[in-house]
Amino acid sequence: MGLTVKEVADSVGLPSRTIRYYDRIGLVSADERTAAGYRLYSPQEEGKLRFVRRAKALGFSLEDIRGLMEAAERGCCDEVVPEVERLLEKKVEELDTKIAELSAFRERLLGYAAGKGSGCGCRQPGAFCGCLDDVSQTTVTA
Amino acid sequence: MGLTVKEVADSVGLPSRTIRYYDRIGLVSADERTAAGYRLYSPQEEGKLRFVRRAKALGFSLEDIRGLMEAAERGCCDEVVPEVERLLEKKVEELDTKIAELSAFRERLLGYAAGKGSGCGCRQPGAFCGCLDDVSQTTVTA
DNA sequence: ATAGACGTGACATCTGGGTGTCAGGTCAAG
DNA sequence: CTTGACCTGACACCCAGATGTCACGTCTAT
Repeated sequence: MGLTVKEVADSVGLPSRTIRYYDRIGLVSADERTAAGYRLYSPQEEGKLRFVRRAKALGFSLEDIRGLMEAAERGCCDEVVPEVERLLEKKVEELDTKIAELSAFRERLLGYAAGKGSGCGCRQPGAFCGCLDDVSQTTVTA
Repeated sequence: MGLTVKEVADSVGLPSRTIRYYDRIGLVSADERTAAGYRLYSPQEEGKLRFVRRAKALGFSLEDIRGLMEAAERGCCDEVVPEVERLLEKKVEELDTKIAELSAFRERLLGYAAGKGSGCGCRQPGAFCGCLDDVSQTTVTA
């Protein structure tokens, strides 16, 4: 027993095609099959797929996710949680940095926009004038 | 006159290969060439390339960047700034959302980690136990 | 005049995360 | 017993954003 691809797909909210793809790449495999070769998914595998979907939505790569699931295979939550934590920490930092840079960029732009006629006011259509060159000096990591 | 590919590449910090690629896809083209067909870049084009590099580092796609530069072609800063602003606004929002979700996910994980033995404590290696299923319930946009 | 660094276009290949499309097998309902 | 929905694997193709590799042209120094 267990769910067919379509059933589990509908249940977790992924196309069956994608589920089969995850099986193929060894991310989440249905280890049971009917006599006819149809995949059968246990509730546990359904849980994994659900986890994959969520983690993917959070921006983790399938490789990240694979790592997390391997950690889970090794020893359940007590081992997995710190691992997940570490990855999340990294993601959060990345995003913090990026968001700070974007905000800085935006501030600069607002400065230019506010100082119309004073700051730039170059009036050189087609020139891709210095003001943007200048904005593009914003220091950026990565 | 103007800089050769290599010179402008070194100046803006992109591989010459990539500069030629940008030319090929019509993102930043050297509109001057030597008799031998060598690309020559004006300071203006250098500025564009620098802008591309920065914008790329901020996470904009080449298509976004193309749009921004087309706006610049149309009418300089007064027209471009609001356009850039709009795109940045969108990016910042996206990142804000994502960061909030990651933080929520993290909070949940910390909860599990803190409640060792109480919350989960399932001790089922290889089971990919319910605790992560549960964490994966976190509501996520996209 | 020849080596070596650089230039050119053209075409193929890569990564990640799938999707399109075949050709054929299975299964439940009418 | 046929129809239609589903299943299977295999292979090709898509996207962005490059990069690898060819084969050949050019330029500068010695």
